[in-house]
Amino acid sequence: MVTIKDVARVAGVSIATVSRVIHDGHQVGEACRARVKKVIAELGYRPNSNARALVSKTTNTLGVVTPKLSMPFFGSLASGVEKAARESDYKLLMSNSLYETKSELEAIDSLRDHNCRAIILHSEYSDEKTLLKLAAEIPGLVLINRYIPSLAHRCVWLDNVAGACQATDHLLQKGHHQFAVVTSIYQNGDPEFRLQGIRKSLKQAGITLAEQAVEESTANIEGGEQAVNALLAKGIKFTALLAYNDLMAIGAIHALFAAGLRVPQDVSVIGFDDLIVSRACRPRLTTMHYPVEEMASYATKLAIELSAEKHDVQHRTHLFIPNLVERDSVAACITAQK
Amino acid sequence: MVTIKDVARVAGVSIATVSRVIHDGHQVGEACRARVKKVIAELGYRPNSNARALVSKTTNTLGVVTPKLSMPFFGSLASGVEKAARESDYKLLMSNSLYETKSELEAIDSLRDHNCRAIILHSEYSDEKTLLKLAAEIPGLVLINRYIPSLAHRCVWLDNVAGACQATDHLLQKGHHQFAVVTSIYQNGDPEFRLQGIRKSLKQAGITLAEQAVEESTANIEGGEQAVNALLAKGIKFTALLAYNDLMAIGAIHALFAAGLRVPQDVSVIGFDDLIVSRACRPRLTTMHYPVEEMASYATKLAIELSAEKHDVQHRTHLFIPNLVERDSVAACITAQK
DNA sequence: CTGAAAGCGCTAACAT
DNA sequence: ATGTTAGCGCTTTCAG
Repeated sequence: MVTIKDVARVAGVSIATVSRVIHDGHQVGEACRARVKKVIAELGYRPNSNARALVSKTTNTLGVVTPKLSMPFFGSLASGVEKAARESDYKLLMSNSLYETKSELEAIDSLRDHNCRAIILHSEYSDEKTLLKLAAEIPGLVLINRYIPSLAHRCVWLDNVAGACQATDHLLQKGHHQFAVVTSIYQNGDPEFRLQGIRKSLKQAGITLAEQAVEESTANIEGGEQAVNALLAKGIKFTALLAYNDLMAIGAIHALFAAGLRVPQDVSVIGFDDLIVSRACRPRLTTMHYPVEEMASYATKLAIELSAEKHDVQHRTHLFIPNLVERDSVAACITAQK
Repeated sequence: MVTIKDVARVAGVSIATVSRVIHDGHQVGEACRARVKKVIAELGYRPNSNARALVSKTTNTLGVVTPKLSMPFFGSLASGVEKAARESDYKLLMSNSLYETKSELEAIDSLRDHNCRAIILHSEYSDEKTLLKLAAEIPGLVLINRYIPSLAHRCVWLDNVAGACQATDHLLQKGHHQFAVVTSIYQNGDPEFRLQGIRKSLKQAGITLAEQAVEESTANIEGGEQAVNALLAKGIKFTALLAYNDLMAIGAIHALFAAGLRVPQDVSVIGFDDLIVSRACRPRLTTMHYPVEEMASYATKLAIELSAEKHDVQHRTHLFIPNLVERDSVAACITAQK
């Protein structure tokens, strides 16, 4: 391993000078700088980032904590972070939180051990109090996909209510008036917000969503199937189905077809997220596009800024709005009104 | 930030003693160890990993380089690595190589700057020579999804030929004899290997695959659609279609249905990878399961072992075999023979 | 413009 | 069993 000393020795200067030219210091003579640069190139010298971190008490490393990278949603999140990090020349330290408070906290702690400059956290399980404490200790902490009022300026989140409203309105516009919902149980509150949005839009249209017409299950394909089967078993009639996310929507479509119902002819289905799967199913899924990657990049830049503490605390939050992607799972309602 | 000195001071011992109890050193008195442990807990002391890395010249950090985390395949890979890393108490430094030699190399270099103990590399674009050089310099480097003979013991790879044979044999068993293939262009050679496997199995069955019946496109949904449309336009007749991967298979199914052909009644389709999308499409995709996550975990453990250099170089490689997952996109051939 | 020197927090001899 | 000490590679005053 070639160190700064080696460079200094070969170039015939002190390590301080080498350090200066590395940092693009303008207090070095032309000739000297050129020589040092040459030696650096020849020797293939690369500064040891641990040594750097030790003395400067900060790193060019960003931490990311998400529940599980194997899920496409989180993969996209990670990718968005990576993109922004790369642009700012930061490295990424990643941890899965595995959907547990304990590992979520552990992950954060280990990130701190490494002196990460900033942390992008997709927290599902930590409570507000814990998060508040963390935020107080880590200037560069940004929450993605969660809104905590007192941490507003450090939250990058999606307006789930608005998204659900849009989805519902779209169905309403298509003439539907018999709705059903397959929702999920998720710590961060997203399902409730989406349900709120649905109810809100429906109410404006003078429709009340029966409790019976809302079925809860796990947020995956199987959950979607299960929920629809339950709906069907209860004899609920509906021409429009709102799913918590794409995976559940796809499961729903499977179950619907299995029951002899066609999508979208007999029932229209709308998802949420716009993952790649939504283009894989048939009919291709109409869904709300969740700009995760974009949000993640944004969150990353924000985290970097915050960590520099240049800014006064801004009294603004960072709210994204999903948008409707029309594909083939929604059709106009032609069923005779009952 | 609480340092080892703080702990030492409060506990009334020297930093060496603290260091010893941290490292579970057995050369510390019972009472003393208890006291130090107590102080550590009270102060919430956590060793600075940069300082540690600096002096010990190694870290508990693993590097991972994959093309793009937003692709589910690589997300799964990352997840597999994370799982194994977590079990061995390692942290993960990640970089996307973005499908470029340059960024692939940059990613590796930056990982080395951080003194990563080992590196898991999914290399697509670097040539053998580069990889050989890298391997010589980094004891803990493991290649995943690529086989280089002289680096055999550090390659964790999949037998693509065997996988393609299995897929083809399955179709053969189902009575098919009119085959078509949608393949892709990919640097790492996988498409060619799979094509080899297909030809091999077909040959054993006395069938020759016409050049015309092999269509090449990009390895995604659109590519699959495109390829099938090209096949159809050329008037190729087939009852069985082998796709390079799940995404292409799904695109193929879309195109087939669009052309009025039913899957699996009119044509059977088989994919490769077994990503989540294969359970999202209708009919659900019969495909070859690629145990990425398992392979990634294995590769990680191997990398950790190799980095310790405890072992003599083992003259064995690490070859995984994909297995068939039967779902609904393949049916027995009932079309009258032409 | 350049060098000397003091540490950053920690580990690992080497003492005691 | 415990303490003292010398660095790891680098940044950063402070001198010159």
